[in-house]
Amino acid sequence: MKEFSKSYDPKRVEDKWYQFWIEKGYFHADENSPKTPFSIVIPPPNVTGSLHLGHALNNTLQDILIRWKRMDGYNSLWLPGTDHAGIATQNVVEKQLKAEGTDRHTLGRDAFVKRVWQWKEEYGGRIIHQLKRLGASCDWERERFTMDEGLSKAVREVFVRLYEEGLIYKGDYIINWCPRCRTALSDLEVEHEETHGKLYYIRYPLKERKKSIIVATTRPETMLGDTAVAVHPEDKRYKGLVDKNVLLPIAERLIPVITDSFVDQEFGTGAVKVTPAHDSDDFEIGLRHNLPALKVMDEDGRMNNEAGKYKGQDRFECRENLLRDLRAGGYIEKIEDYTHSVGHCYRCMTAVEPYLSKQWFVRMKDLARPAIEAVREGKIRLIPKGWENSYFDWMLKIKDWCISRQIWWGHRIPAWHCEDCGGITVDRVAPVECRHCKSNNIKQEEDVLDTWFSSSLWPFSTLGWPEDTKELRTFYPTTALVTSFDIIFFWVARMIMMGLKFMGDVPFRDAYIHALVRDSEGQKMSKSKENIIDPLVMIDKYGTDSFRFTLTAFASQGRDIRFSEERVEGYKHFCNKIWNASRFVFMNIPEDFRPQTPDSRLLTLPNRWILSRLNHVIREVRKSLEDYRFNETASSIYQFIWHEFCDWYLEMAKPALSGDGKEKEETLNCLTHILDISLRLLHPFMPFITEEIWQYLPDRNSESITIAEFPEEISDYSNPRAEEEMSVLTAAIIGIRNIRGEMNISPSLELNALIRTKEDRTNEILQRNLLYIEKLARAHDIRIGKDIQKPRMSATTVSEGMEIYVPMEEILNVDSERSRLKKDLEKLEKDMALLSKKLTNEDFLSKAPKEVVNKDRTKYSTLAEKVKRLKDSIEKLKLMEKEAAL
RNA sequence: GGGCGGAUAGCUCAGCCGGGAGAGCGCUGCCCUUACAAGGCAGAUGUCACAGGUUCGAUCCCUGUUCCGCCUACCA
Repeated sequence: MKEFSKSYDPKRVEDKWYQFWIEKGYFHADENSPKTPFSIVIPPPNVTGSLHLGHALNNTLQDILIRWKRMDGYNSLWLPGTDHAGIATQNVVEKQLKAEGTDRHTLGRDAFVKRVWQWKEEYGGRIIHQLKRLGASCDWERERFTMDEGLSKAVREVFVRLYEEGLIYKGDYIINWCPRCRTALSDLEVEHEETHGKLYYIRYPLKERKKSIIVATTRPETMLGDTAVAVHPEDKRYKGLVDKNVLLPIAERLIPVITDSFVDQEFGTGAVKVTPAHDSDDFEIGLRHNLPALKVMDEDGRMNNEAGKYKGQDRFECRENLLRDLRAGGYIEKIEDYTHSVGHCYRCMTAVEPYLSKQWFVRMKDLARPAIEAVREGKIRLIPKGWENSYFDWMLKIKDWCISRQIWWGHRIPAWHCEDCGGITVDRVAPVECRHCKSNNIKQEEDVLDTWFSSSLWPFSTLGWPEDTKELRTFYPTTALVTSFDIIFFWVARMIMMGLKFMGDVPFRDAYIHALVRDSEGQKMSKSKENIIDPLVMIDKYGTDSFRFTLTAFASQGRDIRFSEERVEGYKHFCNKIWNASRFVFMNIPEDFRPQTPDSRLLTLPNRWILSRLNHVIREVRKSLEDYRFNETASSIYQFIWHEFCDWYLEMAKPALSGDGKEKEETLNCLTHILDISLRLLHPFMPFITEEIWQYLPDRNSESITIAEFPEEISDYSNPRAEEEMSVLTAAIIGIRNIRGEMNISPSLELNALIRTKEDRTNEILQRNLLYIEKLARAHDIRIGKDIQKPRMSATTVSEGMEIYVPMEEILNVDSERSRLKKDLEKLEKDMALLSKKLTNEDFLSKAPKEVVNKDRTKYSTLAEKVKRLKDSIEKLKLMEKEAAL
């Protein structure tokens, strides 16, 4: 046997094998392969990002699928890459510049973009390295970046086509504006948060009379841009005021009172100030009534010229000053506490300002329709299915998508404005003249596209689109997408729309949506909360395999994950268990051993049993993987390896191994075979330890477990009879152990035991497997038979079909034996009472399915028999006590 | 405002089609039994949030309530 350390040390094996796999090119998918393709595109992490638990879960699950399918004979492609993450990346570099005492405007656009590229080359690959430590078997030769030339070409192509079809337009609308990032945001990029604010009631006096109208607002500073006050047309309170002018306080401007049925009479005073340039509802009202839109803020959230004396003040600073002035002028009617939700920029958490500006939009309705259909018709499955509802909800109410961003890092919009005629020319390559007036005086649009615009093309842009490539034809549509629910709308929905539009087919068949990883308190992890658990720390501490297995075991459908480090430690123990079980196997394999696949016929009971269980676990693993029930797979394998293979089988294999001849050879074959198959089953979950151990196996038929075959069921191995016999055998062993345990008898003390059987078959099974009982229960001189009599001074266990006596002579503590038996008896009698109630119920007997009734009847009679024998035992104890007293 | 999900052992969570309430960790007792003390064997622990309903039978299906979390919305 080769060197095999006493415990598993991940550090010594992980890098070595990852290196080996890369060198051998196992992760590379061949677009010309005749094998059935199985493809996944990675949700591209932000190039600024570093691996967090969410990534770790996401990529572990993808790796499981990919490794499984690769082993299962598919042409398995996992396409990796990163996302340029416009705002986030720009922010990072801007922060650097600030530290250097400069900014992007000083640098200029070209120099700035160059600088970001530099940053990307230097630091951008971090997360990729981290994915490798996770064991991710991505096809690194195909790594993509959303700003690659090829992907940029796809972006331009899509933009031009959508524009030409009228699905992209430019116009003045209210958008979400982040005054810190100084850019527009889409609706999705705004995070709403409940905020305790105030509702200010402000009096707007009428010009002519002494009356006034009171409006309520949460953002008083916007009143400087009011161009009307609106009331509901049927609101009797304001009948006389409609069409009159009111004097806007402070600004000293006259604005009209108008009617619009949008106004809710119940809210506030039923009168609304209308600020078309700073509120989306007001903007709509403004359009309906032809109101001017007056912007009172600049792009950085400071008040502009229109704000008069507040010019240059920050919007919140202005709010305070304005309120003071209003109060001084007697314009404040009242101020109420008010809780409402305020939008924040999802990148910098600054309060977003609804802001009128000229932006580019994608018309969504027509794109959404087929995307809804695709899911409805089952061309795409969202798993778990529950997500389909929110998908439909959002898609049915979809609004146009604001895609222009006022930043520099990103795909610059391929549109050129004519300085002469004002026309727009949109093209794939830079035009030399205006399409409308032929002027050469044209300038490219300054804005770049929303990062999610390029991400939405990811499943086909990464495969070479718009070229008609072999890769596209082979791997599109991709088979599965694995992602987290928080980007269903951002990304999943948009990929579906774009895929259908430009490829004429869905981008993926299955979208598996997994949960969010939280900390052990259920809090979302965030830097500010300082509750971040770093995956790399976990990996260093416990090894990649235990970490991956933990995530997998947690990945049940439908609930958020509360990560706990103790669990990782538990699975580290599991790794060690696997390691030592393997160590045991290798200790027993002779140097020149050539394993044979075990024959299902000639074997000992433990051998037949473990093969049957093996077959069972293979079935479970395959089934649960097909269904994306990763946690179930994890628990099946865990259960099999630890509790069936290690706890029972290895112990039972020991007698055969210490012997010689046929049984030993069979057992060696079984051991090797089970280990081999278990490792292969486990490999997608624990790639490193399985490879390390697998390489010790004699006679492997592949140079790496990565490309070994994934186990398939062997129905020959299924053996219900062996399983049943085994359950009789284990019942006897457990019975004896139970006495030992409950009577606190040291394991080093060998017991003597008698087993009284009820039936010949039980008798025969136990006789035939006597050796195992002796060995596993640490007992000797065991006598088995139908007419065994209970010895005096013995402890008893009653189990199904047998009674077990352990003679204890003077060491028997009668009191504790009696309380033991009584405790068992109580439990059984309770169960029996419940069953009896059921079985005397006419309705149950007539209406419940026959199988259920029969099952309960059998159960009842078994219980009744056990109860009877327990009572006998207790009687005998009493008798014994009496005798002793005499 | 609308919608979704959760509430099961001390902790973290499984429990797919209604018929035995489970795992891991922790806890208690006995043990270094020649693969593993990162281990073995044995053991204790539950009004399956609450109240109704459907059913022969409900942790599971229906209705309502409470608490927690999330998503979504034109709550001035």
